[in-house]
Amino acid sequence: MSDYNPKFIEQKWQRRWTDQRVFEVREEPGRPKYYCLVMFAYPSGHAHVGHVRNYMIGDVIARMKRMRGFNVLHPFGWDAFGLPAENAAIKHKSHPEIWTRENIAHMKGQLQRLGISYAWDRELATCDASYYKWNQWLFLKMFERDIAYRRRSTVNWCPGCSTVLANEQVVEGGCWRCGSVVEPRDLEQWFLRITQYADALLDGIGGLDEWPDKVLTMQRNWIGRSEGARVRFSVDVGDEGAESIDIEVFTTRIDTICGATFVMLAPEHPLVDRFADEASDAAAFLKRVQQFRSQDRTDRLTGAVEKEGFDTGRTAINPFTGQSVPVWIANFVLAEYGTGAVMAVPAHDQRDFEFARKYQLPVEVVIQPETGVEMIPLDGASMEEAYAGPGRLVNSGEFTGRSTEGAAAFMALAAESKGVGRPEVQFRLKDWGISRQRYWGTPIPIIHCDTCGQQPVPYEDLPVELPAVDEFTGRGDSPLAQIPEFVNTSCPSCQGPARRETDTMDTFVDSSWYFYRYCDADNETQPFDPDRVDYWTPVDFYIGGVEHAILHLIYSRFFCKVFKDLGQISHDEPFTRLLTQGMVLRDGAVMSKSKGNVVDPDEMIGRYGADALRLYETFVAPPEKELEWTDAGLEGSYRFLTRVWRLVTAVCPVVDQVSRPDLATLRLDDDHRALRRKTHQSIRRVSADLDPRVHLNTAVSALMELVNELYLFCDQHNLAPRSVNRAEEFGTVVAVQTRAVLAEAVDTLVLMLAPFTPHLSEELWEQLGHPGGVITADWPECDPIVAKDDALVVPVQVNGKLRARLPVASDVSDEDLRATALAEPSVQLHTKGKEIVRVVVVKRKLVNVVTA
RNA sequence: GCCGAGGUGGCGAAACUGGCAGACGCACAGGACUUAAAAUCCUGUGGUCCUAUGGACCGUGCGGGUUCGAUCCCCGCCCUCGGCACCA
Repeated sequence: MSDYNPKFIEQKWQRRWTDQRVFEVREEPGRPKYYCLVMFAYPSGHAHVGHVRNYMIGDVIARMKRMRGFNVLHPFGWDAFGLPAENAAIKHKSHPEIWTRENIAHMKGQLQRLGISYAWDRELATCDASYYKWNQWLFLKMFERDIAYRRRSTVNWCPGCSTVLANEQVVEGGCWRCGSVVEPRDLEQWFLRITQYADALLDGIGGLDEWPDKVLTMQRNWIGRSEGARVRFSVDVGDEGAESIDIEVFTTRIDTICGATFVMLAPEHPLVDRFADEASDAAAFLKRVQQFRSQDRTDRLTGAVEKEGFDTGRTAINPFTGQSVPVWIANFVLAEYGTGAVMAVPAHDQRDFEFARKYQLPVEVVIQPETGVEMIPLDGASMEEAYAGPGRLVNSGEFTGRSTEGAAAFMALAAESKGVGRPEVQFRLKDWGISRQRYWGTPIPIIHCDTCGQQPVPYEDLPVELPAVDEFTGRGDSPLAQIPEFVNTSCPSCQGPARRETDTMDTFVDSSWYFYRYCDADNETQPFDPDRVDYWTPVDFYIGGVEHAILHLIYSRFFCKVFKDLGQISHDEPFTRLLTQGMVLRDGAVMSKSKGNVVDPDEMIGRYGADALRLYETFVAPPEKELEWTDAGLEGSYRFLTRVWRLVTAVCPVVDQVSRPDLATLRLDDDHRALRRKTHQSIRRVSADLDPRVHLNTAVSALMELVNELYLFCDQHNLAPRSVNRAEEFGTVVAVQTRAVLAEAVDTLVLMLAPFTPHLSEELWEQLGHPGGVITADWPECDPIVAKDDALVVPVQVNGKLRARLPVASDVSDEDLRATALAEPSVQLHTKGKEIVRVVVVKRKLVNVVTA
């Protein structure tokens, strides 16, 4: 018996799997498919044990499904574009591609040493022109359908680096690299019209019943659907006959409109400049507006600045009351939400209330609560906070007396028939700005021509490849804009001189459809063959970090709907089931290079082997929970594997190498039957824990119990491994029954361990004399008759407190159970002198004796 | 503030449909083996108490409730984590 040597067996089997290409798959119509997907990786350099937890969970599921007869697609690839590569290039005076390819090579090696069963033949990297070509193709399709469009918008500009920063790169208002204060700057930007799908994305959430609630809630909030009304307030223009001006407001509480005592505009509202021009002291007016506009953007968005405003001196007509109300400018009104203007109802909105009190504006109560402890009517002069709850309308003209229930919808329609407004739905979701003034991304395939305007690059000219660049300085505009050979081109329409678009796409574009590309990764004529994608998709199981709950998972759902509209796919949602795995912590903190608490998988593989690492990360906590890393825990998992190794290798000479005795024909003793029962109960438990529950940790527990049971069994039968030296001595004379049940148990153990510890299982499976790898073996079947307990232990309670445990036959009748329980001495002791009013008997499960 | 998830031994956790709380592992303690140690194997391990090979009581964040019976369901509160947050 040799020692467990993970290094040797892991290399042996990894080589064999690769040579035999066992994880490569093709469509097999008629065979059930299973698409198991883990979020692809950003090639940042080195994967740590936190990153790879995700991959291990996916691998357990993929391997288990494979053994259960599914045609399993389990691919991997690289989210290879993005800023860190460009920054590394600037720092090392190198090229982003060099850094990226090196990192991919290193990380791929790390994953391969973990023995993950990827179909590497489908590997893709988004920085491959063969991939991003299809980003461009899709962009053009979207451009044709007006889903992709260009408009001016405000971006973060770093004056120190003379470049645009992504929102994530602005740290507390400053540039993450040089610390300069970031300025807003207006630029022409490309957008994808995701808002066109806002309702579809929201409605689709209802069908995602195998996604975590947490993620669905986050998506709902992110989309932020809000039903209300758009209402027009006409501004007093003074002179009769002067052109009228309207302020449109969006409100969800049009039922309170009769209490609207003023109107507020965002400082960026288009009317503000005009009002300033027309003001008596235009300069002072404008100065105050500028003050608001220059307030820190994020502070304004998060409400960190104090609510302030000033009177424009203008008035507008409340279309429901006909009253003239002042128009104010307020710093907390957001230009980018709704219409950039709101009606203020101080009595029924807390923000408006505070604002009104601060500037002594009138507070007009139009809703009176109908329930509540104190039924004192609200009074605008004395109330101390706004009342936003339900009630009955007062001082609301023809609407007075209505309940707030349904009033908003009714009054929105009333506004429409009056011609002063209409019902409207607003979304928090914004169109997706995809322009990046960066090099290391997909070039946007558009040509700007002075005579023809924006022209799409013809499909046959795709891909627009990234041009070679000698040195990355990080200075100046978009790197592509500095390359005349790239920029200068001819117009595809008029052949005149024209300029290429120099923005590249947000990398979230790359990751929004990579899972379709896996299905047909080397297609050169289209993004993918719809038939091949139709076979594999939707993704059955998707595993990744919860940090992608919003962006990536909404963008992918959006792309899915676009692809469907393009006729490329047939399903509505890309991911049937989603699991968000917990992070791996060390010393209570998320692993990160900067904290210096990362654990390198290679180091752990070197010490304990990949199988121990895989087992540890799947056993120690449920997949969706955080995992606190401990070296001792990993060592425990390693110990378990050595225990399995000793057990199986010691039992090998005992169990028949060539054929297994037929259990059906053998008469078994009680202890043989007990081991079989444990074996089959373990099959039932592990199978259910893995699928559909994905409770990997309890599945491992069940396997540990089976091993413990096997050790006890071997001890009772004077067998290895406990009585090591006696193994050889008695090995050949072991009773056939013992050999048979042992063989079954050990085979089962090795099979069910295979998803977790594939190398160890392969090696032991081979040593047990089985031809063909464990990968191609079938998952064991539970025989319910064998698994059935033939004796039960039924707990007996008196008044809900456990007083006895009764060993009874498994087919015991309720009457017998009741009688046996009542006869039990401890039950009699606790019921002595009391009247028994009831005896609850739960069939085969429990007896509860209730006394008066 | 709103929404979501959670709170169980010294620690990670388990308990699937309201039915024996703490499976499995870590740590710790005792024992076997050994010249010794490591490794391995075995045993024990929620708390308090007692007349102690047995037994009593308490125990799943806190307080109530429903129920024969509650970690699980209901009401109120506390705490932790995550998300959203001046969205009109």
